Amino acid sequence: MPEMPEVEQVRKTLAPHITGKKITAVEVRLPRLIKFPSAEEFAGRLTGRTITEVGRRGKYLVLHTDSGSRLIVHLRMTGALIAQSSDKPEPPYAKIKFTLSDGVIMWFTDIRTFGTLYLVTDGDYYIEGYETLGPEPLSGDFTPAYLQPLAAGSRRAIKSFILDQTVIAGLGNIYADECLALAGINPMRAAGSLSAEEIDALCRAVNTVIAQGIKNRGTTFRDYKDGEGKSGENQKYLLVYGRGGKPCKSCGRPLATAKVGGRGTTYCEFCQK
DNA sequence: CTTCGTTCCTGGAAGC
DNA sequence: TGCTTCCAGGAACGAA
Repeated sequence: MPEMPEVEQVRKTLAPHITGKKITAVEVRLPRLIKFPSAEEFAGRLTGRTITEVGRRGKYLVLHTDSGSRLIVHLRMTGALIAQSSDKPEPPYAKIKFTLSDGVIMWFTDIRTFGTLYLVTDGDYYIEGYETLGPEPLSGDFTPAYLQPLAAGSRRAIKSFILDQTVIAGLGNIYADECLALAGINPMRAAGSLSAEEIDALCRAVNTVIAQGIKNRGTTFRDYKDGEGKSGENQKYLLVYGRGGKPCKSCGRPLATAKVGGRGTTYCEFCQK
């Protein structure tokens, strides 16, 4: 599942293949993926535009064009953007084809078709989830001083709290479990029950876990691939995610599984208090 | 206001 | 073996 480190890896691997290239054709095969404007307008407005910059915010990719418009893409669970030569066979589950000026094709592929794409020009559309994103991990805005007062009043489970994109931009189910494991905090604890020391440890854990995910080029558990169709390596270093029943890497006792906020959760009952 | 459950979708695994 | 059922999960949405 693409979370912040995976989306960052897609950004890095996509950018050299598409930056400075002109979009010469757009073929939308599943119009409902385009949330704004209509699929026809989306294709029409993008055709002839040059991609000037490939950015990211939270789990959103932001492709800037020379007209000032921005193509904003959320991969959700199984979406992927892959740049490859036009003489290569098209990838499976191809839903949108962006033909670029130099014989490169950028494919949007998606198995479960939850992905969303927007073309925003001069703020003509308000993407709720994008506009309300909280601070980025590893940024100067993400600090214990920011997190503490937000958590203070909250009775939500700390895992649900850190999964909330308006609190922190970019954490998903895998990294949320990893952060809480590293910080030694039980995922079911109420956010407001964390001490200042625990908030501090959690902030550090989020930064450590995300930095490690980026360094390892993302976590490939099922479907995630980067902008060149390659897998990541971070799955080899996970502390808890996907390891239910296996020994805790800290105390050796079997890891527990539970549902927290409707999400599958793995943690150590003994090391995470 | 906050918090929680449901929904979208497909493929793969588990169960009978 | 082959069918059915369940589960994976990001985030919008509606309900409590």
